[in-house]
Amino acid sequence: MELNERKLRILQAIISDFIHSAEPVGSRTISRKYDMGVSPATIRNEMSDLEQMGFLTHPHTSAGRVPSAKAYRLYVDDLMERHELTDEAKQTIRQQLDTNIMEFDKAIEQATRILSEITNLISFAIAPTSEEERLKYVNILPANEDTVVMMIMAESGNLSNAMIKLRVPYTEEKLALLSKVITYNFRGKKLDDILRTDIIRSFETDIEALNRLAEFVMPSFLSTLEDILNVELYFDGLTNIFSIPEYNDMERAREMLSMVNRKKDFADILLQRDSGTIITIGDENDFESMHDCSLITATYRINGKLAGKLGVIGPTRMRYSEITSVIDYMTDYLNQAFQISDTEDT
Amino acid sequence: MELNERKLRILQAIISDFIHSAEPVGSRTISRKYDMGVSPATIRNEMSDLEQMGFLTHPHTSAGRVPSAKAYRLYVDDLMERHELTDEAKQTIRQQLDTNIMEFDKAIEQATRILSEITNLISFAIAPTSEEERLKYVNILPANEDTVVMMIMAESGNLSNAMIKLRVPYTEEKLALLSKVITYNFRGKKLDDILRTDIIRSFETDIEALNRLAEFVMPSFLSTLEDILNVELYFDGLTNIFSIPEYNDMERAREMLSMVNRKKDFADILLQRDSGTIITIGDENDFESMHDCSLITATYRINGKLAGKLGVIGPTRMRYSEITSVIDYMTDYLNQAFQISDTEDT
DNA sequence: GGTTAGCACTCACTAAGAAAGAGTGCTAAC
DNA sequence: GTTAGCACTCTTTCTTAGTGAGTGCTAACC
Repeated sequence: MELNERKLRILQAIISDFIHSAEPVGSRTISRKYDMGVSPATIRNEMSDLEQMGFLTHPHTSAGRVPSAKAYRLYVDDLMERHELTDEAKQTIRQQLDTNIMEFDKAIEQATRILSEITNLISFAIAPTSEEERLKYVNILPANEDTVVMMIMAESGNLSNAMIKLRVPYTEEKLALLSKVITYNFRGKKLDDILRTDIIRSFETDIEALNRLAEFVMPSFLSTLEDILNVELYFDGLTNIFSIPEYNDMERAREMLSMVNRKKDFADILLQRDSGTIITIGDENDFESMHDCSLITATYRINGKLAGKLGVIGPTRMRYSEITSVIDYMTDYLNQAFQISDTEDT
Repeated sequence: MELNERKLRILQAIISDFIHSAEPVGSRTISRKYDMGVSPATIRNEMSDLEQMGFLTHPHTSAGRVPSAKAYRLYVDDLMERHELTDEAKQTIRQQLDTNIMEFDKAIEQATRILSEITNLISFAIAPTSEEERLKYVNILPANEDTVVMMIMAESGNLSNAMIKLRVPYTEEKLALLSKVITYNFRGKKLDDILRTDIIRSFETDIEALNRLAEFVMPSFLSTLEDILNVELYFDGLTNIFSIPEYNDMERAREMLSMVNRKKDFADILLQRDSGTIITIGDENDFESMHDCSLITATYRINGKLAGKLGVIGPTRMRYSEITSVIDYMTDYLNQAFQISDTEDT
C-alpha cells in the first residue's frame, strides 16, 4: 500500500493533535479541526490503512487512533517542521547560561535546569567522559590550622578540590613545594594512568618533611582523581512527571523515576549512544524498561575534545520539534562557550 | 479525665502499631497483639476516652483509631524509648561520611543521601548561614590560554571556585600579584560587607596592567561571593515518596514534592527553626501546607560557629525514635569532624 | 473507483445498588 | 469495672446498567 499525500497529511494531523492532547484522535476530530476536505468516513478508511501499515494503533476498538513508534519515527525524520526558537527564547537561554562566570560543570547543571523548565520533561546531562583527561597542575593551599585544600586542574579545565585534614604541621612554603613536586611528577599524564601506577613508589622526594606531608595528601589526591574520572550525572525536572498524563498512573511514575534513579545504569545507556542529536523512540530503545519512552540526547564538547551529553526523557508523545531545537541551541552555545581558542570580541 | 497507666499503654500500643502499619488500629488488634490483659471491649472504652481527650481520631465511625498530632507529641516527649543505634549502623554512617577527604559541603550532601537511605523519607540539609563569614584569601590560577580559575577561601573553610574567561593576556605572575592585592584589600572582611561596598572604587592599584585584569575578574569575584552567601539547599530521597502509603494519592504526592521544590520557601522555613533537634508534628508547623507532615531538624556546626541544618520531612506517622537517633548521630559526627581545633589522635 | 451517509457494534467510563468485612458504640449481665 | 452480644456505620469490592465516543461495514452516490 502506498503512503500517499493525503495519508501523510492525515497522519501528520493525528500526530500533532495527539502530541498536544494526549488523547486518542478520532476521525471526526481530524475532519473538524484540520479541514481535510473529506468526510470522517473517508478519513476512517485512511486511518484503517495507516493502522495496517503500522503507523497507528488502537487502544481498543472504539477508541481513536494513537501514533505508533514507527509513526513518530516518520514524523521526526520527514514530516515535522524545523522549529525556530524565538529571539526571546534564545536570549533567555543565553542569559541564564552565562558562561563567563561559570565552570563548565556548573554550566552543565544549569543547562539541565533550564532544559527541564522549557520542556516540562525530565532533563539530564552527563559530564564529559574524561578518559583522555590529563593533569595540568596540582595546587595545595592552606585552609585552616590543620586543614589544607588541594586543587586539581585537568588540561580540559576540569577542576576539582579536596579538603585534607593533616595530622602534621605545615607551612605555606612546604605546601607550595609539595604542589610543585606533585605537578612535576604527574603533569601531562592521563589521570587514568596516574591512578593505575603504584603511586607510593613512583612518587619520591628526598626531602623528609615533604614525604611526611605527602603521606597525608596522596590518598586524597587519588580519590579526587577518581572523582574527576567518575562520570557525573545531572537530573532536573523530576517533579514534571506529575504533569505528564502518561504518568498519571502511580505505578508508571514510580517506574520512570526508579529508572532514572539507577544512575549507574542510566549513565551507561547515555554513554553508549552515538554522538550528535539522537532521538530514540519507544522500542527503538535497547532497554525493555524504556519501551514507552523517548530519549533525545545531543552531544556538547569542551575544547572540541571531551564530549558530554545533554537531553530529555519522556513519553513517546513529546514535542520533538521544539525540544530538539532547544537542545541543539543549548549544545551549540555550550560548544562555543567552552571552546579553548574562543577569540570572538564583544 | 485522667491519663492513667493503662490509657498510656494503650495509646503507646496504638501509636507504635500505626507507625508500622499505616492502617487505623482496631481494639481487637491491640488486645491480640499487645497482651493488655483486658478484652477488646474494655480497650474500646479506653480508646473512646482517649479520643475525647484529643489523642486519637477516627477517619470514620467504623474504622480503627489513628493517633493525632497531640498523641505524637506526647509520644515524642514522654513515651518513646530512646533508640540506640547499633554499632554497625554507626560504622556505616561514619564510613560513608569519611570527612578526611571531603569539603564540608560535599559531606553535607553525602549526609543527606545517607539520611534518606536510612529513613526512607525525604531528607534535606541546609548549608551553614554565613552572615558572619569572612574572607580568608583569594587565589587566581591559570586554567587555559584565556581562562583562569579563582578560588575564594572563607575563614570557615568554605571554598568556592569560579572560572573566568579573560579577554586580555595574562601571566602567572600577574595573577599571583592580583590575588595578593585582592586578598590584601579584603582579608578578614565579612563577605556581606564586601558585597555592599562600591567595589570598583574601593579597589585600586597603581599598576595599570593589573587594573585591566581586575576589570574582568571583579564581577566574577562578586558573583562568587554571592554564591557562597546563598544558602545552599540539598535534597535526597525524593522518590521515597512512592513507598510511603500516605502519598499513594497522586495529588498528595505532587503537593509534597512541590512544597519541597519551592526551595526558597522551604529554606526560609528551615532558617526560622530553633537550634538543636526539633520535631514539629502536623499542625504544629506554621505552614498550612505542612499540616499533615512532620519535620525533624537538627543543627550541625562548622568550627563551632556557622550552623546549618539537617533533617527529614515525611508524614506525621514516622519512626520518630530511630530517625532522631540517626540525625543526632550524624550531626554529632559532623560537628566533631569540622571542629577547627580537632586535636584527637588516631 | 473513490466518497459518503447510515447504522450496528464495541468498549471504556460512570453511577447506582448489593454484599462483605472491619470496627465501633451501646446495653445488659457478670 | 469488665465483658459478651449485637445492632449499626461506613468503606471496599463487585455487579449491573446506561452513556457516549468512535469504529467498521454496507449500500448508495457522484
